[in-house]
Amino acid sequence: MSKVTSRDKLLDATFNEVYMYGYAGASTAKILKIAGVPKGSMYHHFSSKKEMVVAMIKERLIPKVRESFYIEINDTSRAFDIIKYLFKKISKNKMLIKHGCPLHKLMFEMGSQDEEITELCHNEFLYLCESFAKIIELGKKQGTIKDIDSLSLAEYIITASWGALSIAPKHASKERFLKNTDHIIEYIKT
Amino acid sequence: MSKVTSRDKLLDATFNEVYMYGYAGASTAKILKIAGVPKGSMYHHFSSKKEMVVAMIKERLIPKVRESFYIEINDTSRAFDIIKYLFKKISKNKMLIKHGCPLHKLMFEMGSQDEEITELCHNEFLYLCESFAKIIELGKKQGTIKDIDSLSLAEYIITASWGALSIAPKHASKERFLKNTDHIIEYIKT
DNA sequence: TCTACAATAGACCGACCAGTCTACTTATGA
DNA sequence: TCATAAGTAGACTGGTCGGTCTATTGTAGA
Repeated sequence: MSKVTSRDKLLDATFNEVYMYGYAGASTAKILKIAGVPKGSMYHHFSSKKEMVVAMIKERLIPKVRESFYIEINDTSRAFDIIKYLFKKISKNKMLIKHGCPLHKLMFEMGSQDEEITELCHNEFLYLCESFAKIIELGKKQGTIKDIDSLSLAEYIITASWGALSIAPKHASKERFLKNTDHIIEYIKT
Repeated sequence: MSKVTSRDKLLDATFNEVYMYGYAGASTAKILKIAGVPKGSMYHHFSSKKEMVVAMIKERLIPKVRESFYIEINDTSRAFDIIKYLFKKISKNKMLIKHGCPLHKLMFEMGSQDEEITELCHNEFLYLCESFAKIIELGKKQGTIKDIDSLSLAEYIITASWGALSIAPKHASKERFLKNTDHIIEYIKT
């Protein structure tokens, strides 16, 4: 029954604008127009554009990224299959294929500029690495994944995947992405 | 004896500004100030900000990227060592380590926005892949590199390297980059 | 019902944006 | 030497930027 508040509409619009046009390219006026919310409301809920983006990262971007890049595991899971399935799942997400990982894109843009946003993104990147390392750890026990340092391998898999997702939208495709990630799969298996 | 023209100064300043702040974040006023050139000169040489950036890509960005990612080969070259040397060379370039590959950064930002700039960047990416594929081809003949489709492997190596270079400047380091690329090296060798 | 605060609404602000315009200075070649 | 063009110089324009301000409306608790 929870109704969609102005705050929600603002965060959704902010996510889309920042994802498509970057932090610098996202205009508050356009976000306001798309959200259908007046300026007064925005500055009632957030003190500045940056604060709104920070809230957007925490409440939209990070949950979306976890939804795409993270899978719950249990004792009966087969680690190697989880990773293959993850790439398959990502390849089916047209936005990811066309425009890349929103976390990667924002961290890359803001790295040279804003410390707070950079830290927020980088921390999530580390969390992603750690959760990936757990899957690898499991795979090592199961004997399906090479015996290499899990965290190092996790970081490699994520950054390599990010790279594979940063092909220009016009030339990006599910097939091209999977062709790239096949190399990762091939590398990690025993 | 060739003296530094206003055009040269503008292209240099444009490269730095776009590299650091992105296309949207780069302001002509700041570029003008850094280059020490008045506005009239800029619009005498270029018809718009975009035209200036296009010229910058052709005359600065692409040459710089080739300087970093490309190595001339001859019959006596050892392909595997070339690739290892290339990563070593990249790792010593502090700007690349801290702020990533300028080609990758610009293509990633502009992909969702400007077709002309995206095409320009993507074509250079393809050229980079092809020249890398030649090294791999050589390595395959020499028996030091795995027998996999050269172009596919080249694209993988470049995108994976790009990913490894997109860590936030504050946390990026030579060592971290080399740790990531070691996985690539390990994968491609026979 | 009254009070207080949360939220909406949008006019308005100075700063900055890319781009235009006219005037001036320098170099070139006839 | 003089005409023409190349290049320099910066004031100025309309529009957009993020952010402020005041006024109004909705709502929850006493």
